[in-house]
Amino acid sequence: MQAYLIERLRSAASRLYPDAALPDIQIEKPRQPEHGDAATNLALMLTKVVGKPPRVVAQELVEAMEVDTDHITAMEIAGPGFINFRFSPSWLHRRLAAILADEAYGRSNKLAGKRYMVEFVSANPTGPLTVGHGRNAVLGDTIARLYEWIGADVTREYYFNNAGRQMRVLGESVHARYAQELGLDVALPEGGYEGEYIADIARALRVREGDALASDPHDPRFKEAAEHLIFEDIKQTLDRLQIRMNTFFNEDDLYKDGSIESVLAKLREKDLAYDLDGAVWFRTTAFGKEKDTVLVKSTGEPTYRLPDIAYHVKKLERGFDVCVDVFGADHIATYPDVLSAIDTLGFDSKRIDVLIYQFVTIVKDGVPYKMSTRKANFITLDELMDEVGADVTRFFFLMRSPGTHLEFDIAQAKEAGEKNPVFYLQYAHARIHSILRKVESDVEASVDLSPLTHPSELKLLKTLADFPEAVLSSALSKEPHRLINILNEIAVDFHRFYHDCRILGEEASLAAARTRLLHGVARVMKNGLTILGISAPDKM
RNA sequence: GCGCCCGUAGCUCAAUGGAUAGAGCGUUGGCCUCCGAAGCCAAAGGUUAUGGGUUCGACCCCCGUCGGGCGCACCA
Repeated sequence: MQAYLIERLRSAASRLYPDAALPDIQIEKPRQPEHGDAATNLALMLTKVVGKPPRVVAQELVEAMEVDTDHITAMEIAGPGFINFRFSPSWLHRRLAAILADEAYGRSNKLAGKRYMVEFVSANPTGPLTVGHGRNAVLGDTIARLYEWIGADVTREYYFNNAGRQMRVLGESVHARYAQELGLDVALPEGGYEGEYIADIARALRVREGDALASDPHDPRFKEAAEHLIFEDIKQTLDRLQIRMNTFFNEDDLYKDGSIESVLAKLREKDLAYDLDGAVWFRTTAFGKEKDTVLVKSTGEPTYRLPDIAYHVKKLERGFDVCVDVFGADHIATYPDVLSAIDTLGFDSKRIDVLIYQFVTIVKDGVPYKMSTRKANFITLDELMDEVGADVTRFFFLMRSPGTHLEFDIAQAKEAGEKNPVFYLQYAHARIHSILRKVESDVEASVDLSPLTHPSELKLLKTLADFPEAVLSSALSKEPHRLINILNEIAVDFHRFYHDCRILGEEASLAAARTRLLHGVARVMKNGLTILGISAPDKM
């Protein structure tokens, strides 16, 4: 419909004002129902170009536009010069037929042929995933799903580092617990990991390797066992959240294959890296920063920045058209350096797309719950899912714009009823199936849909028609909450329809058309929830 | 001190530069003899932190101020 209106408007405007440069024509959905089903501000935008008052321009456009009643039944000029359009019921009926004919309604091919990588989670294997990782994981996966729905070939990648200082401390922490299990008086190392899971790992190691390892805190088996078991745990948690990674990328491979050295050499060639005080520095002042930063410490160990650059080069070399990074707000200051480096190394940093999300505050018993990692007092994602389930967990991480701070109220999330918006969506889907079980639901696909004329039916049809556009804009803006917004609107419209319109007891042709409408609503709700990674139950 | 993000109803949050700023929770009052009341309807609640600017039009863009978050290590 948008494309149709834009084409008709452009045609009318170019005939009326052949000399004027036409602006981009925008079609919007008015907030007030009395303003019609679609509106354009074209007349307002043209007023300066053609030198006439906006309402006059609007009048001329309306008179010059050639629309057919199969699409548009009315055009009105309103307010300062908006043109409002009303969709014809027959167009809405054809839309419903299209929904019913397409199981994957909402899919598009906008990004067909494009290879996307979404890199997310990327937590080092030092402990179980916490609710802090949850927003990252769920956002990343949902954005990947959205890109798939608009046609992209998507790879989900988990990037990790199992070689750094933190991993060393992890191994030592396991050693300490292992020795303590044997009754030895060994203290946890400075800054060691206090969580109970460390002792679990130590016990598992004892079972497998026996009791002879206590003498050497740096026996590689401590670290290896920890890494292995923690990764198993992380994968299981992700699995519960309906998240399947395609690839795991080990930072260490960048050293092994020479990427690190090669990037460093190229930066030196461009005079963006230099030696000072035994360290190698990155000339970030060349990109407008106040200070240069260290790439390689005087110990010879690179900081995280160098592998980050090498990793992104690698991703682009691997042939991805666009690489999405999902980062928490703490990374906000560091990625611009990486992008600058990417550009100077001859790649287009526009192919790196960074999504920054704000942190999560957990509210428990009405008060913010303070968490510190490494100490024992964090809430793991698994514990959260034990409390509220995977669907609710995903939904709560998605329901707010990534850019705003998210308050996750466990009490509200646990409430199975009216306080919980995810149940509202699932309930709509379940209720439809409940009705379909009660009525003659096996209606021929060719049934006449024209009996659908009630205002509640038409409103519902209009919202369903918006769904593909909502998927598209949600994907391109990387804002899954927009999809939730439209699913919520569909649910509202459906409940209203349910209240106003019945099927049992209605005349046969009307009942059949309404049954088809229910099938269409169920399909759209299900597709929407599927994109969000949330189940669409037939019964609750 | 510098950089990035955020300030919208009592609370949690929506709103491509458009028309009368919307939902949920909470509060108040209605609706099940009837396809699922996990639902529906209604009321109350706002100077969009604040002061300027840009324009036909600003919650949205620009500048200042105040308040909150996160960064500003030869930590990752």
